[in-house]
Amino acid sequence: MPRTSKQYEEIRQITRDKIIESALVLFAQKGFHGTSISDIAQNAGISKGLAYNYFDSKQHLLEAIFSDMIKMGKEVLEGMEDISDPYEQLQLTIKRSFDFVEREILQWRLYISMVFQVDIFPSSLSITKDFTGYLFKVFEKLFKKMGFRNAAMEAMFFSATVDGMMLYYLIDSKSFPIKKVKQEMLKRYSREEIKKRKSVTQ
Amino acid sequence: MPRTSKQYEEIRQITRDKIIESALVLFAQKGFHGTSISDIAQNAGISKGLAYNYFDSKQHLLEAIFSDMIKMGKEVLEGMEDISDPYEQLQLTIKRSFDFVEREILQWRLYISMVFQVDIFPSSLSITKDFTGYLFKVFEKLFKKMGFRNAAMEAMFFSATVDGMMLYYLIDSKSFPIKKVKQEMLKRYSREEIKKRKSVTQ
Amino acid sequence: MPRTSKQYEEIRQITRDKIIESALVLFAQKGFHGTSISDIAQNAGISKGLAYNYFDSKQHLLEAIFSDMIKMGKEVLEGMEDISDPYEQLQLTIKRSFDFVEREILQWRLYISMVFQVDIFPSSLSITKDFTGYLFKVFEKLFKKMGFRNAAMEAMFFSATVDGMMLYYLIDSKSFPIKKVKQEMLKRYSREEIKKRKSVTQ
Amino acid sequence: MPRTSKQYEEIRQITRDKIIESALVLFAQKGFHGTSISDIAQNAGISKGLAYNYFDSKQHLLEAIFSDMIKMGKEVLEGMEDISDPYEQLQLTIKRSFDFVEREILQWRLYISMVFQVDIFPSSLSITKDFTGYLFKVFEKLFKKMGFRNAAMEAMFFSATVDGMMLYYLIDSKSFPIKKVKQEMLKRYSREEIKKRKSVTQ
DNA sequence: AATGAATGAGCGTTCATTCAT
DNA sequence: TATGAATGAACGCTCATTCAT
Repeated sequence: MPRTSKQYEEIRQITRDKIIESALVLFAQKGFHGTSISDIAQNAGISKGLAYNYFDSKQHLLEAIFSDMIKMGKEVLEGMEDISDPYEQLQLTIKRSFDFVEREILQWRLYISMVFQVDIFPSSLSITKDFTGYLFKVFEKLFKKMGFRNAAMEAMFFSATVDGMMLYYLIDSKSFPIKKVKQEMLKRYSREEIKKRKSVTQ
Repeated sequence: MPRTSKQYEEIRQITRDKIIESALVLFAQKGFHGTSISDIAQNAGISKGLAYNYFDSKQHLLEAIFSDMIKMGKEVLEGMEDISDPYEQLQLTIKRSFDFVEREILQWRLYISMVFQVDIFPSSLSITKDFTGYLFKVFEKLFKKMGFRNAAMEAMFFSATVDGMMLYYLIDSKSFPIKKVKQEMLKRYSREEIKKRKSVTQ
Repeated sequence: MPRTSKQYEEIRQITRDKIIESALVLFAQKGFHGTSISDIAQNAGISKGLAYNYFDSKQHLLEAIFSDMIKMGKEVLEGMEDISDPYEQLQLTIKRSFDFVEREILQWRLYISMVFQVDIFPSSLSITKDFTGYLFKVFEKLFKKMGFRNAAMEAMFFSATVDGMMLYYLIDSKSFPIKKVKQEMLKRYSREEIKKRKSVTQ
Repeated sequence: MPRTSKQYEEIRQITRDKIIESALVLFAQKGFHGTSISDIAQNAGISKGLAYNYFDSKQHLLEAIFSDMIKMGKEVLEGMEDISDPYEQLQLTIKRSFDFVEREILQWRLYISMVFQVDIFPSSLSITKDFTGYLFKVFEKLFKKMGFRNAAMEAMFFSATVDGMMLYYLIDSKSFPIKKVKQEMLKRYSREEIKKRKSVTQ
């Protein structure tokens, strides 16, 4: 007698997760081309063939991972616009961003490597442009609310600084003082500091 | 009449340069694994076999390119320490860095992709750590001279902002306003602005 | 209430037929190697595993189809030898053969392709030789009865012409005028025509 | 010092021929899907990879063979239309056709199997239709010249008989009496016999 | 210095078959 | 009886590398 479809679904979910997890780790560690389906299957404890029962191709597997990452990235900043106070919103953005990159360093590593390997996933670049473009808009609005005249430029400096720090963290997560940097970031972009800076530079 | 050894030397240099140039462009465009030796040879207008007359392996070719890039990066900031005025030194650093990334965008792209693809060039990461560590030291000394109490953190923010901007430029060189950003960067890190900021934040 | 064994038997027969029918259509359309067990199961509306409950292997399934075809082929010419008049017998043979190939074009297509793909069914060739050898004997006897001196050769020409026509029909069933050809065949191998021809050529 | 391009060309021609020959034999013996590139390479005494230096894919290799066959087929009947006497022309056609199939039995086997395996070479069927359609036209004209009222049907019977015989030869080349059949064919389609038959049937 | 034919290991992918349920 | 997850062998194909000339 066959299993119930619920049982089958559970099995599929578990195996799928194992594959995704293995692929994520290995892609991040050894690169997309440097990782074979055999590697992934072995790491996931399944046969090579089974991977194809779950993903049509290595490429599709990568894209599934990418989709998951984009979804996660969006969730991180979700609900942020409901906060009316821009200072508070900014603080939360910093906190969540740093926490996220610290928690999901592998995904980030993979993400960046994908953006810079046009050959393996051509649309990753344009998706990234769209996403950063969207973020700029959000930040711009935020800095406008704070009364910055050149809010767009301000938004760009803020983003660049955060992303620059993250880059350093990704390059050398062991020795980069991410917690201290996060604190400093929160301080520099606190209500008081921003106001002080604004008072002298505009 | 046989060629003189000097003529041979010249031919070798020209061919070597053609190979390096082709490899650089193709690696940056299609990735290391996505580029075959055939591609490179064809692009350079030579035979596959000849490439091995100049580089022991595809890996060695990559490493040669990497070395060249590091050397170029160092040259950019060379002679900077001779300038005694830290404000002036900082301005020059900004100018040269932005000019460099704008001029050599392919190299930068390739560089970043190499750092995040551990499989193709394991030591790229540690070399990068060394190089950024060295830069931090230089900048720290510089901000110390300016009288910053937490010069290390200041150096890190400066670097992160610059590198964040460069990241954006690499991701979307067409629409990123690199010249405006460079100007703004020069302004924000000008003697006057730094002093103003220091007066209110320390 | 458990099903009776007769009911089980019926279910088995129905499922078996569905599998055979699906396999036949797909093998004929996409070839033996081009058709997977998954395809067949899906087309038959059953699971992959169940197919193995009915046929030990893909090969056995093919052989079952082949056996069915041979059986059908024999049925077509069955009871023919009871007809004492060779002219009448020949006319009936022509009718039945043309009707059969027209009705079961898929089977014929598959049959021919199997004969010429030694790899997928080694014995198909020898079975075919046996069958055509048997037919030659029948036809030879028939033409002998008609008084042909070289009845064997006559039989061979008759068979070859029929099979040649069928070949054309299989190659292009849409535009081949099978009905007209059948009528012409019946005419050329009618009592009158045969006698006329015999009178001038022997 | 590299070889001259003439030397290279010779090497390529020899190797290409070895591959084609091996592929032809194996495809005909074991079918397209039943023959692996490894098989072909081994049979040709080369490495697997080298085959791809000569043919883009297994499919392309098949198509190259197919093209060669079509070309040969056309050559066989070339120059036939220059002969003004239709009886003579028909005799020559029979001779050349039988000689050709006897000489190139492997090609014929493969050809037929390709026509009936739509999955491996879709256009083989339509190419065949075109070719047989062309032949019909030639034969129709020929029989018209002989004064047949229904020349089209006559052409079809002639073709069908020849192709039927060839089918038998392909199925069982060892025991099929091809030489005798050829002689009988020449006799039945000789000037005298044709005239005799025509006198009684029209 | 230069060529390109040749090798062979390795990868992505397919699919007949098995088996726990 | 019936399901579909799981296996593993085999195949088509690529490509870094070698080498005779």
